[in-house]
Amino acid sequence: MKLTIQHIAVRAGVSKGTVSRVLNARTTVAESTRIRVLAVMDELGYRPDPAARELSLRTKHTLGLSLARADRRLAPYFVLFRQALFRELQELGIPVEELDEDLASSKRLPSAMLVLSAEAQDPRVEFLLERNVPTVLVGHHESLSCVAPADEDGAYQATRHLLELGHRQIALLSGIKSRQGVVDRESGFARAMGEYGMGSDLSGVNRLVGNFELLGGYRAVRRAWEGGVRFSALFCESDEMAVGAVGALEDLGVGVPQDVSIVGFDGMPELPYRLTTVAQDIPAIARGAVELLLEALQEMPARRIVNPVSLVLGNTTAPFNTAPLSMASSRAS
Amino acid sequence: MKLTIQHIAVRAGVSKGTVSRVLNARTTVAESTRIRVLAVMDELGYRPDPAARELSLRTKHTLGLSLARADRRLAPYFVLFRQALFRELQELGIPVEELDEDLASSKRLPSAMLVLSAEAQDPRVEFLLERNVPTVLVGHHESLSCVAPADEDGAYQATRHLLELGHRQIALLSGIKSRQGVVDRESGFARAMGEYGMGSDLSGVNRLVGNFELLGGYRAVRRAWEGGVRFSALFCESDEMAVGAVGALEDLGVGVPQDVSIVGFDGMPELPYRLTTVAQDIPAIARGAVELLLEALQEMPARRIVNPVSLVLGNTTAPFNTAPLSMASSRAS
DNA sequence: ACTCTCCTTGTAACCGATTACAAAGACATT
DNA sequence: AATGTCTTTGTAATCGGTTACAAGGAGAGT
Repeated sequence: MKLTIQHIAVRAGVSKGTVSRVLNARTTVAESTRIRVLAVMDELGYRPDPAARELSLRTKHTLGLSLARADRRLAPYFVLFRQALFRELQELGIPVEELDEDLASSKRLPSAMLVLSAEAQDPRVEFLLERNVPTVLVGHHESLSCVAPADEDGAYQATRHLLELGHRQIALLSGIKSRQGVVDRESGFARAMGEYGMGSDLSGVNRLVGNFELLGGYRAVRRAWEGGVRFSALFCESDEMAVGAVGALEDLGVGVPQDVSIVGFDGMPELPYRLTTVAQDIPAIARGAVELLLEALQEMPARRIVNPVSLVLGNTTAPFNTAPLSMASSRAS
Repeated sequence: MKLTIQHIAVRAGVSKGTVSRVLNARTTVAESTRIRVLAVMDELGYRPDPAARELSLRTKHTLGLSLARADRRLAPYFVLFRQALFRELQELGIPVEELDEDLASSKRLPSAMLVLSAEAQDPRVEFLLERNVPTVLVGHHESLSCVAPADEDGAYQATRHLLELGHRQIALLSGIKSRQGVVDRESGFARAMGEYGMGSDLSGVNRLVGNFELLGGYRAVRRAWEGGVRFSALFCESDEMAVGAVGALEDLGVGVPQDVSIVGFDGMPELPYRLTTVAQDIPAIARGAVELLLEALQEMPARRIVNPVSLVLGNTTAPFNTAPLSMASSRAS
């Protein structure tokens, strides 16, 4: 038997109507009864039936999700995130609607929005702010609620790990993109380098540029190495690029991790080998996003959740190897 | 004002109950009134309210969607497909639930399933068949309803296009995978080759093997070319691999399309350049899948929909160039 | 003490479907 | 013609909420 508003009403000694009013907070309810009703709901673990509510309100209360167009290609991460998010929302009975990047084209806006991977000055965010739609970002923003992984800390840990292994020639494989998270990853990198006296301005660091994708990582590394750029360790701003980097070095006959150590960022599952990487807890980020959304719907003040990350040691990092054989000549495979 | 069962009832001169019975086909309704009611519904464009139905039936009628785990990485195509599917279902008011690959782990199975990219003997399909869940595949199956693009025909057209341009040394970049669609693409390729007297057993054809991804295409092509394999045209079994192939040739200093022509398969949007490819109409496939699902729910016999594809000419194919300069030496970039 | 507000709460209609139950008809049987 | 059976259809209750309306009760003002 399903738990209904009626049960709550009886248990709290009030009528259905009052319980509903507590639920919707649109009308005033005496503070004392409000508390009592809430206590009963909490005690019994009550969750309103979305179908009934929808029917009665004749307006669907959906959550909108908008990914940036570019994200189609940053696929693995976003696919995982969406999966985790959908699972979470389903459990709570909140229907989701996925919108085009062009939000203006959807006739009716959902009652709340979750925007993924917004870059600085994202037009979608401006649009939503103007229309006063409660919005939460996975990313960074001045005034809106955000969830983000601990980018700076993760990069710091990863870099420190490389430094502790004795590496000094550490290159950076970055992904351009003007996202705040990326900036943070670089500053974490720089902080660790600074602590080891490598100069935190990154002036002595080789910077390779990919595009966060497999092939981008591959080509950047291959091109650099063929161009004579050398390093004993590489910090990659995404796992995808790290996998590409490993492939490139493999094709060039450079051993990983004997000759070059590699760390990635993201913690993607199911890679063909165990990559040393900074793992994000994607389900936790999704949960955080939902939590913030529910808060935003109740007009609670915006806040930021920073999700901890953890360094996962795999087989792609090893202590610095003085004068490795294969570093002398870079023979193409 | 929303169109309800009541309007239909009045207009058809019957009661609400009867209209509902027509809708649910669980009870008998006189054939004549059935037809009349259906006509009115059709005329007014009536769609039952999912919320009301759900509330009344106190059982959610969801559609389950299951992608294969591997598909996370075949991202662009599947992301597009899911997007199209969700859009279609939303319009019809059918809620979707995305399931793990491990279907057995979900407590309650949805009332119908759509399975993507099933390979031969997919355990998920066996599982669903055993439990008698109406199921539709995007792919191929003996006894279940399926939607699939015209793989054979598309590959035939693409290959024929290359042959008509004068190419004779045509290589095949395939993606392993034991899916029927892939087999069909190869047989379309073989048929065209046969028609031009190239032997439809593909014995004289260089076969490169990727994994449907960007990097897989890149490495396969690069490795083959560096190993001395030559061709003036390349038929790729996916756009992703085609893009990788173009990148590899570019890095090798081989001109596309001056030296080598390339065609892809899928019709992905938003590539950095106009790839000649076999375009699938992904939204149409999604629509087809939904159509079949609705049929399956009404226990109509299974059937197969083959979705037409079209050859889209881009900038990556050109007439065969006798004795091209850059084919003499393959200088690495 | 008596109104007059204002705040809180109960009552009951309603959202758009489904379905048990019963009534009405059609048709066959005796 | 009366009775019985079967099919088709209308009626009304129900699903789990929301909310307009009205009633009850507590203070405030005179």
